[in-house]
Amino acid sequence: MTTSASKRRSVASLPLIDTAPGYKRVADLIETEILSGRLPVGNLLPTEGELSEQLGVHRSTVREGIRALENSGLIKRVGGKRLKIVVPEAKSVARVNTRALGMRAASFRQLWDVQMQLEPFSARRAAEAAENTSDELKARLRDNLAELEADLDDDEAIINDDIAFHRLIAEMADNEALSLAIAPIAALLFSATIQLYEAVPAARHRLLQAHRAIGAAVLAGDPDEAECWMERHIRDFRRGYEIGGLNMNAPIKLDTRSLSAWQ
Amino acid sequence: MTTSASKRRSVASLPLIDTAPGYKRVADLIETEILSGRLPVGNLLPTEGELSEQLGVHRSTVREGIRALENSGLIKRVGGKRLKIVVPEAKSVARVNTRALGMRAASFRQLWDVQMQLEPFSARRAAEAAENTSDELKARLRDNLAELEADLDDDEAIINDDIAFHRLIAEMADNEALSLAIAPIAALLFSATIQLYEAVPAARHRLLQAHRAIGAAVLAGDPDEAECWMERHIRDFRRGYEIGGLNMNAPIKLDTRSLSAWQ
DNA sequence: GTCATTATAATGTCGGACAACCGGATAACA
DNA sequence: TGTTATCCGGTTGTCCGACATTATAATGAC
Repeated sequence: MTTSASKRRSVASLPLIDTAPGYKRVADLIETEILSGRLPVGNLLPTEGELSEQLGVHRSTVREGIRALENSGLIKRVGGKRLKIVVPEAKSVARVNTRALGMRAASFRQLWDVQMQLEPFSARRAAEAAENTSDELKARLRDNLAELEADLDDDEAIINDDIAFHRLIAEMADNEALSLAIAPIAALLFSATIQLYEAVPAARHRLLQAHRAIGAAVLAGDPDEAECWMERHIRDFRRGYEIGGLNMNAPIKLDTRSLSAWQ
Repeated sequence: MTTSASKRRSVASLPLIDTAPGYKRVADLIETEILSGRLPVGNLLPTEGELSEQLGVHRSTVREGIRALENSGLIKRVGGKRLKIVVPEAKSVARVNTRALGMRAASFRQLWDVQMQLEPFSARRAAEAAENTSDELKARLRDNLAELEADLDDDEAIINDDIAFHRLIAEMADNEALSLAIAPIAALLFSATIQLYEAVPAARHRLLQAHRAIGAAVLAGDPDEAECWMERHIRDFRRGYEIGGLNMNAPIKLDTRSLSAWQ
């Protein structure tokens, strides 16, 4: 009764009462608390019971609010139970982006256009940052190249390696914004090219060769070489698509597998 | 009882029973149905009651699953009640991206780097596509320029106009992937520059001038001019930031207002 | 045919209940 | 003493059922 009264009271100043449903306000509130730092990253989110009590709403409502936040990446399950406040990873956001792009039925040309703007730059920056790149990251790059070679007969594996490779380069470029922009495009583009490797088997070896060259240039800290090879690589990718007789302007259909790339 | 039995049965082949909570499986299932087209875009989502009955779970569980999907942009409220299946708008995704980027504390330099790769290209494509641009979009661009002029004394309004301008250009470029990549970066960058206009008042007029030039070039269908002006504009933006004495490498703090840009 | 009114259906919220499960404390054992 | 087994409280996941609110559809009045 009290809540209902305070909810609908209309004052002289008419302060734009929030008509949003409770679960949404719960979500917004939690989000605000996190962004403002009052709920610091690394901490556990209060339990549903606590939130329910503090906010004066039923636990179900709290739960719905939490669910609404959950796939925004701000919150992560730790140990199967309690929720922890975390900084969103590019991965957790990439899924949403990929889905959005996929459903908007972007064409190969559109995606490729953007990729062409970002990937060579990404490679350049990665090479520039090579000195400060962690050994662990470098090792992952080498591993990726080795895996690609091993997977050269498995079309699906090739694509996963391909996506991972470009994501790694972006990661080495040490630019979150870049990673975020690149990830969904790469996922969509490459997952749409399973047919490519059937149509143009030689593409596999060109892919390996290009990745090796890019990887070498990046690890050697040679920005010009890295950028140049990446640009060639992206152009080559498009040429393969054309040679394969695939329509550049047809919308790329979203493969569910490209979503599962980031679980 | 039946559900519990089928849930926990362990067969000889041990087929990796899904241990995910019910609401998550509900969310995934609905998502899959939508992406596969079995729940076509434009339709209404089945009611909670129907879903609850069909899936054999309680309505609360269904609701939690829906909430988890809601802010992925696949689902939208129509008329305050029923949920409609829609193609995600860039706007609905941009919010998630902005938040993620903001919390990752990307620096001005990082964001600017990416912006520099995308905005000039965006302007070029917008100019190239000018012939086919809808009159409504062109009108919005003109309106935006007029508003900017009118708002020249209101810092906060300037920023909103600025963000809207760049979003409009991206929209005219007719490339969803581009819009998606640009939106969060622009939102973060510009919202972080309220101080800029106080420190460098002249920046306001340079902004207006640049936007006018870009807008004119785009509307006139002159790609080179549009790209050139945009590049100058972005460079100028950075110079202003430096002149204002702001630290390019400091992380940009996420202003809650930059989220409210797309409610 | 348009508008007002009523019914119907759907959502939003609530109270309460209970099973499953993780983590820590405690007890038993080597 | 160190390790393992057991127990227990706290938390989440799910369910039941209920009801107020409100949008949509149906009905009737004009």
